[in-house]
This record gives sequence, C-alpha cells and structure tokens, in this order.
Amino acid sequence: MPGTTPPLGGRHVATGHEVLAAVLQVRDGRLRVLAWQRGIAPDEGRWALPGGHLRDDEDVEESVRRQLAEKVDLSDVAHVEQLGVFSAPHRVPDARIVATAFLGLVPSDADPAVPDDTAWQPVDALPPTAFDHAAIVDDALDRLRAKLSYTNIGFALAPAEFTVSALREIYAGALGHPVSATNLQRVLTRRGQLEPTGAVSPPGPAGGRPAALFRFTRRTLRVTDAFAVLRPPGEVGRAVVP
Amino acid sequence: MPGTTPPLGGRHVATGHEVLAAVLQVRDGRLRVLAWQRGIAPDEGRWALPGGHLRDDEDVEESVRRQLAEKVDLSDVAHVEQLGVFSAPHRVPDARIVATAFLGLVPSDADPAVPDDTAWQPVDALPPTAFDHAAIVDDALDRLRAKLSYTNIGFALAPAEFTVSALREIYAGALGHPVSATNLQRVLTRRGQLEPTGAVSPPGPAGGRPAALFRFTRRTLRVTDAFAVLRPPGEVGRAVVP
DNA sequence: GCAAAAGTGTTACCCGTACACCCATGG
DNA sequence: CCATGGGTGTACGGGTAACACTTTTGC
Repeated sequence: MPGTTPPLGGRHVATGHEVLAAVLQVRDGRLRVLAWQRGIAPDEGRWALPGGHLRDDEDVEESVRRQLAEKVDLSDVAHVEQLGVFSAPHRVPDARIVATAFLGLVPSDADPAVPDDTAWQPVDALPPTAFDHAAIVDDALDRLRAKLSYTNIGFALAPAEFTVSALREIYAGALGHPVSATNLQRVLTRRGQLEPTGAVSPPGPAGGRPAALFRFTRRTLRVTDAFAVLRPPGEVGRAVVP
Repeated sequence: MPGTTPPLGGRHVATGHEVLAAVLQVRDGRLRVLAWQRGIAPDEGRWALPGGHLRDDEDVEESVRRQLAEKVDLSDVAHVEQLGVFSAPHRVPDARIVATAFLGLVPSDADPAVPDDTAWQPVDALPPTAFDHAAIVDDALDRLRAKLSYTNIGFALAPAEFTVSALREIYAGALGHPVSATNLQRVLTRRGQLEPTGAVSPPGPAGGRPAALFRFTRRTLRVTDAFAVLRPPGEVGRAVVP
C-alpha cells in the first residue's frame, strides 16, 4: 500500500497537503470570516483563508490549530471541526495540493489582534476570494446554520455570559434572518442549553426592565436534538442524548 | 505556498494520500460492509476497506470511484459521499498516508462479483479490521442512519421497484431496529419520496393481499426534511426544499 | 404616568407514533 | 370461511411559532 504517488508529467512543481480554516464570528450583527489579502501571485490581491502545509508529525486538526495560532489568539477559537477535502487537481495553479477544510468559531466578544493583511470580511458581501476558498466558506455557512438548529454550537459564538437579547442578535447574524428572543429562550432552555447566572444586566439610558444574564451549560459541542424520525419503537418524542 | 513537506527524520518510508470507502448494503436483512482480507503484513489477515492512492489528475471522488471499479461493478454503487479525513501521523505503520474516507451505498438487489479475498461483512459483527478502518465504518454507519431520517438516501439501498414490506426490511436492517411499515410509508409518502408504479406484487403461497409496487421519485440525494428550528419568520412547518 | 425593554402564558398547527380497523388473496 | 399479509383512519402527544399580556426599569 505505501508508496509516493509520482507527479504526472512535469506540470506540477509541488505536491502536498494543506489545511484551511473558515473562522467565523458575529461582529456588529453580521457574520464574518477571517481572511488575509494575498500580496503575491497567484491570485494576488484576492482574499484567502488562513492555513498552511500539513506536517508529518501532526494530524489535520492539530495542524489547523497550529496555523491559526499564527493569525489569532487560539484561546479565542471556541470550536473547530472538519468540513471536508477539496482536491480538484488544479485547485491551485502549478501545484498539486489537497486541502482539508475546517470550520472555526470565535465568540462575538473576542477581538484578537490580527496581522495587517488580515481582516474580518462579511460573508454576505465577500470580496474576491482566492482559489476555491469561496466554496469552503459556503460549506462553513451551511454547517454552522444547520448545527445551530440541532446542537448547542451557539456556545462558540456567544460570550461567557449574555442576555437573551444579545444572544438573539448573535443567532440572527449567524442565521441571516430575524430570530424571536421569546422562542430562542424557550427552545434553548427546554433543551437544557441555557442556565441563568443569577446576575442581571442594567438597562440602557432609555430604561426598560433589567435583563437576566445567562450562560451555556456546556461549552463543548453536543447534539441536543437529533432529528430522528423512524426511531426505535417505544421511544417517545425526539431522541435527546442525556 | 507550494512546496513538498519533507518526511520527518528517516522513519517514514512513504508519503501520500489514499482514499478509502465503506461500501454498505443490506443483505438478507443485515447491514454489511464490503471488505477484503489482507494477505501481507502489516495487519496480515485483518480486513480492510477498498481504496488506494490518489492520483495527481483526479479529485478524491473520482479516485474512490476508480478504486471501487476494481472491486465491484460501479453501476451497482448508487451513492457515494465523503465522510472526512483520517490523518493521525502513524495511522499506517512506517508511512505517512492521509486518507479521505467515503460512504458508498449499494441497492439490496445488486449482487456484484467480487474478488476472492473480498466479502460482505456484517457491521454489527465485524471481523478484526486493519489500521483505523473500524473508525471509518463507524462514521459511515452514523452518517447513513442520520441521513435516513432527513433525506431520501434510502433510494440508494433499495431496488428500482419494491413493496413497502421490502423497503421496511431494508430500513430495519440499516437502522438496526424494527421499523413500522405503516409509518414508513406515511412518512416517505408525505415527503414525496415514494410513488406507486401501478403494478402489484403477487402474494406468496400463504396468501395475503397483493402488495403495491413503489419506486423512489428521485434517485439522487436530496434533503427532504431539514431539521430547521429557529426558521425564518413566516415559514410554517418544517423547511422542505421544493 | 408613560415609554421601553424583558419575560411569561396561551393558542394554533404540524408531525410522527401507535393502534384499531378494513381489504384482497390462497387454501 | 379463515388465516395471512397489505393498506387506511383516527387519536394522541410532543414541539415550535405567533402573539397577547405582565413585569420592571428610566424619565
């Protein structure tokens, strides 16, 4: 089984495996992705996702965390998960590089220092992107939006403590449509994702009732409401893992 | 960005990328996976998933279809999708090989010719497996069982035409628990996945009402019932893509 | 008291499960 | 006419969306 695949003809000058991450954050109500502007050809001037070559002594998840550490404070990245492989033969010119893509999430209150060429770009108005990175961002969006429905993945976009209004804005930004605070609180509470801290947040200058502060009960990914139709006989309601 | 990652030290004798497929089929009521028994070290005698090295001129999906063609008649493989990357540094000994894993599905009435060292092994009683292939089979099971709930993926396990009873057996085998024919028909019909062919299947020697024959309305993967909680305002019921 | 913001109660509707009941055929 | 397998009708329960209503604050 072992054996290096030889390059085909002389067209490819390099072969390897890279990791790439679509790191998402809700900033001022919009979902944004971390990207850097390429200063050299190919695709000079276009925006690329952070990443780099996989080393022999690390798996792809270790690698993506190592690469992200060069762009942001890793402690700000609350969740990382694999999206899939991008492997079209000429996805990058003059080389044969297979990429493993990742989704990364950063809480809305984190403001990590980033290099000068790096910025948070809104996902609904992306500037021109390098290579196939736009497709990776699309996959990341699909994954995040789906998992907001049936997992507790919101913990990775929210601060440690927050009001339901603040959480509503985060969900609305991530999902791209309005979200009802009433129903958001009800759904997440019923699933055991939220717990009150006991503290309250003082109202703004216009008055209003002080908002209770909440936190996520768990800060690791958990499927809270798997969509299980055709479930085993005798199981009532949805299958919720305890 | 281009540049080959050099092997670390002298321990690794080979580097590359392979594709592996967990091809599943329901045979005589049990879910089984296609595997071949290794005749040489390492892991001699253990059972491995079909696959092989990725070439420079193909993407991973083309590659897995090419590799499978060496084991089975490709026209029998009704669906292929990517599971993810397995990349632990020493997942195979004395080499550095990253694997992209796939799920493949074969209809229950297909009986492709397979090589002598290859067999359909029951997933609930797998013989000893090579390398990390057991983890790939686990991922394939999870993916299939989840998608049976919210997509039309059953088309890839079912014959072109079938009775509801036959389909019930396929779903029960795949899910690993009993399935009600009544509710299976109702759920799939409501989602527009099933349509009657008009023909009927004659009853067996013990008598009984002749069963109507059905087919899947579409034979490509489609999400029929995405689990969308917190859906956009104004949308009634589940979000079903038309 | 009034406006503003937060939180609760209530209702309507969709969907899947369970189960009773009717249908068509062979012996 | 009875056993066997196929198919339909109906009741129940769980869960979310929508919206009216109450609570608590600043001015």
